[in-house]
Amino acid sequence: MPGGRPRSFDADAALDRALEVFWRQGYEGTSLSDLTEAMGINRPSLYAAFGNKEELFGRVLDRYLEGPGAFAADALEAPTSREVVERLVLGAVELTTGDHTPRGCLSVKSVHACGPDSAPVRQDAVGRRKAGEAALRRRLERATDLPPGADPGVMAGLVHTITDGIAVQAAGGRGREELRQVADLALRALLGSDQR
Amino acid sequence: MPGGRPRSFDADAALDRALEVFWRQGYEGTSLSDLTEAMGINRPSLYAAFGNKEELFGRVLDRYLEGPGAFAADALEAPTSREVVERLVLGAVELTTGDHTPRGCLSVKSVHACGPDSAPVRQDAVGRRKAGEAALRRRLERATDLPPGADPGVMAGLVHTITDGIAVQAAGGRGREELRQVADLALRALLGSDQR
DNA sequence: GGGGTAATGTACCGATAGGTAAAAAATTTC
DNA sequence: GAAATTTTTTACCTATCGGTACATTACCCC
Repeated sequence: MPGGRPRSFDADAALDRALEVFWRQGYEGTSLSDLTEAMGINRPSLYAAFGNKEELFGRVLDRYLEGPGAFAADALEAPTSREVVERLVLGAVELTTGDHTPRGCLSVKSVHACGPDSAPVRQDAVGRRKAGEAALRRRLERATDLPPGADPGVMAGLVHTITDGIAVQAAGGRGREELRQVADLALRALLGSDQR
Repeated sequence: MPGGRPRSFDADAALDRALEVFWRQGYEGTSLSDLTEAMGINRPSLYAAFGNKEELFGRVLDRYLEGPGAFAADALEAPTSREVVERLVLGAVELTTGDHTPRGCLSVKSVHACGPDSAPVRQDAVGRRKAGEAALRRRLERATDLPPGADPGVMAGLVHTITDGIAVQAAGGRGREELRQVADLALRALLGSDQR
């Protein structure tokens, strides 16, 4: 029934190219020409396949969270809350200082796309961040290995504050090894230095 | 000798208006029309007084660091390293969640202006951040009240990671009171809960 | 091998970006 | 008051922004 000319590109591969550009240059710093060039398609193809720039960014953010950023959701399944926090913090270092990916975190960058035209994109990013933090809070509420009297909500807030800070530091040029030392110190301070 | 028509606006007041706009919308998200409207001057006056957008931003960043951001340099003069860290972290909360100023930190936002045209501005911001962190590291190296075996460089990196994270959280909408609780928890973890 | 259909390539749209030329206006010095 | 000087005003520049109209091409079905 459908017929029609088949598309000449792989949509997922094109999304990956778009992800690379948005991750490196941010939403506001990326033009449609940057995108079409990187994706290897022309403008009408982009619009037909992905909607406009804003919708494309939403698709890209999905892909980011399901791909490079998936460690954050996965970490919540660790058996102990200690391990959850460790995986989040150390994972943030690896994510934001990759050799083959841009420095920093796409989600953190998106929060800082604060021009008038970027409001929907920023709101979207903020919403997803809040959902992620709520999930961490619920995970910590369920934990039995927290220090007595610890507030899971505040604890979740601090963990996300630290991972956000790691992203900023990476975007600001701090290298992976240095950032690992910082992360280790943060974990020792947060969780104590004992083995379990 | 000089003569000439006197300028009809106060340059410092105009810089403050420009600061407000850049702080709220970021470098990339702010247009010259946004600036001239907020500053109450027209375009050629802006260029004559401040150079181009990039130079204006440099002047604004100076003013930010000497004004709202001055607490960070001042904190280094506290008598104990414990107090230095406290003033940095708590000061970051106040700075980024002010009722009459935009949410977040202009310096952290500038690191995330990562489009091709923003490279000089980003580099400038990164340079100033590194200088600030080097100053903190030197202050901690000189301290006598650090735990034995603590690495001042890594410690300085962690403190800046936390203040950066606070800025991201504020930009992402977390309120002042919540962020104070997060900061308090961070300080207890970093410095212990004892009184001195 | 023709229809129907959907993607492609080209060429364009109005709006806005950052930046400036040139004349008019306001001041000082003489 | 006239010359010199500096700012303001108005009008404009080119380049690029995000987005689209339209004709062409390549496929499926019959």
